[in-house]
Amino acid sequence: MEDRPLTQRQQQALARREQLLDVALRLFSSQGFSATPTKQIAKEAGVAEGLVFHYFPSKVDILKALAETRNTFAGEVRALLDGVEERPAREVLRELATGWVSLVRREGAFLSMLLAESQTNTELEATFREVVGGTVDKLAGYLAARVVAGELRAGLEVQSAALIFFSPLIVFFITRRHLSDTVWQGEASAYVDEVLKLWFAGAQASSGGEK
Amino acid sequence: MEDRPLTQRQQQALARREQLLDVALRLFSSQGFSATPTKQIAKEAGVAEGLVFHYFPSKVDILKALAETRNTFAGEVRALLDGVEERPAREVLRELATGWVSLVRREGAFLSMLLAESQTNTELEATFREVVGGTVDKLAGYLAARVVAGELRAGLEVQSAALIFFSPLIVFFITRRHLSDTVWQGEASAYVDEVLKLWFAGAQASSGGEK
DNA sequence: GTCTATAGAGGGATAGAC
DNA sequence: GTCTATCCCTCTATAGAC
Repeated sequence: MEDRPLTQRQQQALARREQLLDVALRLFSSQGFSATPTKQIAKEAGVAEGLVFHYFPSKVDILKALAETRNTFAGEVRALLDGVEERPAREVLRELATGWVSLVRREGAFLSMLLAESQTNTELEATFREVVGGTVDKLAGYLAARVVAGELRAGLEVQSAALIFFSPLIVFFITRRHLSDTVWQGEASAYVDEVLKLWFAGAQASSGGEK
Repeated sequence: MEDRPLTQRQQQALARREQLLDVALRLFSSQGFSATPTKQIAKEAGVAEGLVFHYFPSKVDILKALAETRNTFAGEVRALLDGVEERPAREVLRELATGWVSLVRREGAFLSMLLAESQTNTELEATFREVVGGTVDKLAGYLAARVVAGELRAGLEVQSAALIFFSPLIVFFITRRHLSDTVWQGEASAYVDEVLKLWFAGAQASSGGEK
């Protein structure tokens, strides 16, 4: 991985790739994955269809790239959880929950599309699963650190605990996506409080909640 | 709403309506909603296509009717929770979880289709929300009874607790739907154990988990 | 001169129209 | 059932950056 300055052509290629991702993100989000032909992506980007396949092996790979890089779902969670092992879970999980709630508010269309398409497309189902799984793994790692720190109770199954923490947020997103911004904010805030309260009741140390 | 006996024609109409719902349920589940033309529904029911639209204003309304009446998701949960207020939550919630897990295994195709379709169809989104909401309400009612009985801790927010109990099951269904029956059984069983354990740690009485 | 970003024609499969 | 249109993708050719 050398880091020498990029040539003009390499910069152009990188920019083109990003541009295609931009266009695809917009089109996929608004009209769905399978309803968006690669030809349209090319046309709106002002290039030939063949070029799309120069940058991406197949159409699903465009979506995979989006899910991995643009989809801030995984990315932002990772960012939020990097280097916070020392901070208390009470704080971090609240930030995570509110951050995630506002994130899906912004990028809901993409997530919704991925959710819908993953019901009928096997490959996308795997992608969706990986996005969720990766996020949960990351959270589980953080929880393990907090167990060691003594904030969360020893013996906590961090993998399950992480999934149980995230699931209500996902379901909230699915069932409240239609709400107006104002109502969404209010409901989300109250809901996040409840989730945190109940989750910590079961997970925190010195609660005696075991068995 | 009078209750006078139905005329023969009214009975016939009711039976026809039910028959169309039967056929539609089977076809929607096996090949998807949008992939099923109304013509096929009519054909397999042995009637003309126009008759379908005599009983249902639009194709979507067929699905709405199915989600409200045939959908065993809401129905079976209701059946499981009726008249069990006296039984301990430890037992009932386990039955509920395992029952639900095997239910979505059987009827996953229909639920999955409804989930996917509700992402793009506003009307179905509302339907889906009502199904989930109604189920959660029912569970919340049972939890409230167990709080009164002293099994669950006083002050438990039953509505949130119900949603937090169900969400991991829904997410499990979404992310594990692809598994083979054998693997599904194993994973589901272990997962249900974990969900119950963590949920009860936060919800049961005498755990001191409050604050 | 070599490499590569790009254009564009066309093939094989398939979904939808008729 | 047939036919058409479309879709994903492959392949070749070229112009211009290196």
